[in-house]
Amino acid sequence: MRVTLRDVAERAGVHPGTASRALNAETRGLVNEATVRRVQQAAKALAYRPNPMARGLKTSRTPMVGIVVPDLSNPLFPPIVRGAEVELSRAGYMSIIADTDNDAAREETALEVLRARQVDGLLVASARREDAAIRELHAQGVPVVLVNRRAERVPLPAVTGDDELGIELAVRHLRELGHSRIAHLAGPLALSTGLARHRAFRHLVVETGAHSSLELVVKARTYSVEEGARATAELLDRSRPTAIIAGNDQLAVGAIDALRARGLRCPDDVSVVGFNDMPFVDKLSPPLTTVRVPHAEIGAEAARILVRWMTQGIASSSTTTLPVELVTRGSTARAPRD
Amino acid sequence: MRVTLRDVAERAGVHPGTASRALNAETRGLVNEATVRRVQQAAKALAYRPNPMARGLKTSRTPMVGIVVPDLSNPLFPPIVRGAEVELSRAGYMSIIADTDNDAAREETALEVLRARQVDGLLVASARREDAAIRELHAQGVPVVLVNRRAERVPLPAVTGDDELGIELAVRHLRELGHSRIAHLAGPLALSTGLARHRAFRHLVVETGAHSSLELVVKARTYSVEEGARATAELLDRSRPTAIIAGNDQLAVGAIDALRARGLRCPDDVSVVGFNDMPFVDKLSPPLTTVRVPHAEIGAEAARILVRWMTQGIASSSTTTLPVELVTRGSTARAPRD
DNA sequence: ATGAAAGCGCTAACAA
DNA sequence: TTGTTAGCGCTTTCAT
Repeated sequence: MRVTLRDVAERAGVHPGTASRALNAETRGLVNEATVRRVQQAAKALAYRPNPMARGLKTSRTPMVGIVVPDLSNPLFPPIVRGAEVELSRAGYMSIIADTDNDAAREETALEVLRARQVDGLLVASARREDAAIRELHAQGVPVVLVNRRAERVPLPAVTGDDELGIELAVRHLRELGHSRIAHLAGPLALSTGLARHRAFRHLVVETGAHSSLELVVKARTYSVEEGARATAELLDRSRPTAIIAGNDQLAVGAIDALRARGLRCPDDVSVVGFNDMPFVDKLSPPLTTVRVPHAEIGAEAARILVRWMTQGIASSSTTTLPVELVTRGSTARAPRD
Repeated sequence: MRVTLRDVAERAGVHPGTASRALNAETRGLVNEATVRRVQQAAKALAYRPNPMARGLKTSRTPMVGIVVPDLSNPLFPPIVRGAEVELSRAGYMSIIADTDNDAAREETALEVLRARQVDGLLVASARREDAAIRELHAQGVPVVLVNRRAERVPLPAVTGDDELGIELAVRHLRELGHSRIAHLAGPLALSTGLARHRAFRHLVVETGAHSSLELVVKARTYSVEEGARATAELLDRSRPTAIIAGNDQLAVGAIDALRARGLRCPDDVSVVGFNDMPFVDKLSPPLTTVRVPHAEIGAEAARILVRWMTQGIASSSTTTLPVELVTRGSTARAPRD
C-alpha cells in the first residue's frame, strides 16, 4: 500500500505529529535537529509522498490553481500558460487548465468546477469586459488575477500588454512610411484588448487631426481569420486605406486574404500590421509586421501576483502593463503614390 | 463556512450517511424515493458542493487525470488536449496538463507529481520509444494511455495517427507528380513518430526498388524549424532531391527556408511535404502540402480508452491507429525536367 | 521537544 | 430503508 506519515513516524521512532512537524518547513523549527534528520531519512528511505488530499482536507487548501483560457488552440495562450506554470510550480502550485471555447456559459461552468475542486486561486485569461462570473468570483473573495484581458468595474489585479503603446508604435511606423489613410480592423469590443486598441487608434488619429477616420474603422466580431477577411471586405467596399492595423494577428491574416481576393497586393498596395506576434507569422507571405507582446512574461507576472495573494494575502488590485514592441517585417512598406 | 453534507442531512432530517447515499448516483437505489427528493432539495437549497478532497481521501480516487505533453506551444498538442478534455469531462473527469518541455527528466518529475496528486489515470503524449518513466508507470499498474506517440516494450494502449499511411500517401503523390529523387527529412528516431515515418519511407523506397536512397535520408535531431533547416542544408550538400518528405510540419518549414537560402524554389525546384497539418501551414508561402492527422480525434479516443480502464478496469493494451489523409497544397508540383 | 487526541468531510461496512 | 460507526492521512491544538 501507500506509504503514510505513520509509516515514516514508526520507522523514525517518533509520533506522527512529530514527523509531520519535522517534514514541514514552517514547523521544523519546533523539532529537535537530530529528530528532523531521522524523520527525513525515514521519509526518504520509504519514498514517502504526503497525501495532498488528506492535507487539503485538514488545511482546506490545495496546492492548485486554475488557469482559464478562452481557446488553447490559439497560439497566443500556450506561452501565457507556460509562463504562469513555471512560476506557479516554483511556488509549489500545480495548475489546472480549463478551456472555455470562447463561450461565456462555459466560462461560468469552468469557474464553478474549478472552485468546487477547491483551487486556491485562479488565473483568468478569458475575461470579457463585462463578466458576471468574474465579478461573482471577486465578490466571493477568491484570489483571482486577470491575464492578458481586463474586466471592467472589478478591482481585480490584471496583467496585460500595453495595447495603447502597441497601436501607437504601429501608427507611427506607418506614418513614417508615408501612410495617411490608415484603417483599423478592430477586434471584438466586448474584450478589453479589442476596445483598448480601438480606442488608442481613434485617439491617435483624432489627436493628430489626420481626418475623420470613422469610415476607416471596421469591427470584427471575433478574433478569427474568417472574420478578419469578412470585415476587411466590408472596409474595402467603402474606403480605400493604404494601410490596415488589425486588432490581432488572426485578423491581419484574414485582412491579407481579403486584399488578395480583391487583387490588391500586400504590402505594395496596402500595408498590414498585426498584433501579438504569434508563432509562424514570420513565415507568412508576406511575413507579418506585428506588435510583439511578451506573453510568457505576462503569464509569469500574473502568477507571481497570484502567489503573493494566496500565500501572503496581499491582494493588490493594481493593474500591470508590460511593454510591447513593434516587429517590422514584410507586410508593411512605403505608401503607394496615387 | 462551507456547506457540508451534515448541513444537508440536518436540513433534510436524515443522517449524513443517508444523505450521502441519496446524493450519489450509484447508491441512490438504496434510498427511499421521497427521502432522495428531500435530500436533493436540501442540497440544492444550500447550494451544497461535495468536498472532493474529503471524498478522495475516503475513496482514494480523484476525478482527475493528468495529461502530459512535450510542449504545449507546439500547435499539434492543443487539439489533442482539447479532444481528450471533452471526453474526459463528459465522464466527470477534470484534467491536469503538464508540459515536459521535451525533457526526459521533466517528464519524470511531472509524472511523479501527478501521481502524488493521486490522479486516477494518465494520458501521455510525451513518450519516447524507450521511456523508463512510462515503463515504471506500467509496472505500477497505473491506468495510462499513450497518445500520438508510442513506447516500445510496454504493453500500454496507444492511440496514434497512421504514420505509415501518411508516408505512403506522400510518396505516391510525389511519384504521380513524376518525382524520382525523393528525400526524407526524418524526425528524431527516439520518438515513435520519427522512427515509424522513417521506416515507412525506407520500406516504400526499397520495396519499389527505386534506388539506394540512403543518401536521400537526413536525420533531424529535434522537431524544430531550425533543425529542419540545418538538416536540409546537410542533405543538399550531398544530394540533389526533387522532393523532400519531412518528418513533420516544423521540419518542412525549415526545409523550405534552407532551400530558399540556396536559391532553390519550392515547389519549382524542390517539392516539400509536411506531416500533421498544423494551423496556418495553409497560409505559408507556398502553402504546405502535408499529411493531416486527426489530432482531436486521437485525443478523444485515447480519453475514451482511459475512462474505460479507470471505471471498468478494462485495460486493453491494444494499439489504435487513426487514418490520415494527404492535403495537397502549393508546396508540391511536378518534378522539374533536367 | 514530543506525545496525545481530535477532527477536516466524506463513504462504506455493518447493524438495526 | 436508514442509522451507527469507523476511518481515509494529515495537521494542530493542548498537554506533558
